[in-house]
Amino acid sequence: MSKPIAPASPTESLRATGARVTGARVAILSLLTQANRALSHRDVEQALANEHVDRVTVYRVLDWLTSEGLAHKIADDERVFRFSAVGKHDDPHAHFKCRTCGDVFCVPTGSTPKLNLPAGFKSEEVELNIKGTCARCAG
Amino acid sequence: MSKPIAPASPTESLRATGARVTGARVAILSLLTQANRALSHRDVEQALANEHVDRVTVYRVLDWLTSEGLAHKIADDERVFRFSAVGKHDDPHAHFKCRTCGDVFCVPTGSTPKLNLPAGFKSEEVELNIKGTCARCAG
DNA sequence: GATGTCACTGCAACAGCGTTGCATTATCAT
DNA sequence: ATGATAATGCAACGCTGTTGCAGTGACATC
Repeated sequence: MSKPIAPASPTESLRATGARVTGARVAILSLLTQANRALSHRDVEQALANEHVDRVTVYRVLDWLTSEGLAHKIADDERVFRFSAVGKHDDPHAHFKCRTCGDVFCVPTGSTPKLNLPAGFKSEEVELNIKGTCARCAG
Repeated sequence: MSKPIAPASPTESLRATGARVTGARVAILSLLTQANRALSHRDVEQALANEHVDRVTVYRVLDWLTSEGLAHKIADDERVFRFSAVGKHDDPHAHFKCRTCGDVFCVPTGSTPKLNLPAGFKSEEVELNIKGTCARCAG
């Protein structure tokens, strides 16, 4: 009964990296997977307040998840990094930042725009950031 | 001999705001206008090292220029803000960040991409960030 | 050109996010 | 069960950006 289509659970994803599966890593990756928005370090720290996870460990796990390709690290315009689990966001997507509540959501994008870069410039990654008002704050 | 087509000089632009035209403001706006890339606070501070301009003044002038519409403030993924003079960049443009040297350039974009936002989300501004290698670092 | 007002500057101290070093702990292979 | 070592916790630090307040300099007025 293999499940090739089902998304990997956090623990399975961690196991697949070959590194150690620790409580902090499971907790943080689970959190990112369940969240419907990109979480800041502070968000994660508060959510894990009951689990005695050190600030520094949160930073290290988030960066490690990013380096393993299990999370995306995006820069906010509040000088904060935000993280979202990958997997459900494999498709090209943009980041929507609500100017009222500050939350960042991932939204799918149809196509990436054409670019006319100056000679010699090589594009490796294109990031689309939208700013506006989210449904909750608008409604 | 009016010059309606010529771009306003930094001093003229400052004068037009109605606020005081100070040495720091002229120096910083001139710097931004001449630069071919977006400058960080540190860039500005170093360039003005001989002029005895305080760190805090640089921050305040940069933010003030932004609020007056004379400069754009963009968030970098190094937890730094970068500023570029507006005027030559009135057209819609994207920001190209070189992963090697870290410099940020403004590049023109043909059209903004179509977006299918979730219900209730209102877009107010779209920002396009490209990451890659700049001409100097590639060559 | 002199004078007064208040916007702007400089200085100092602070705040927040993220990083580094090192001793300790806990995961996993054996 | 045991040992190697990856990962954690703790403490101290660094950097970007902010705030409060006293002093100065730009500009309007005379």
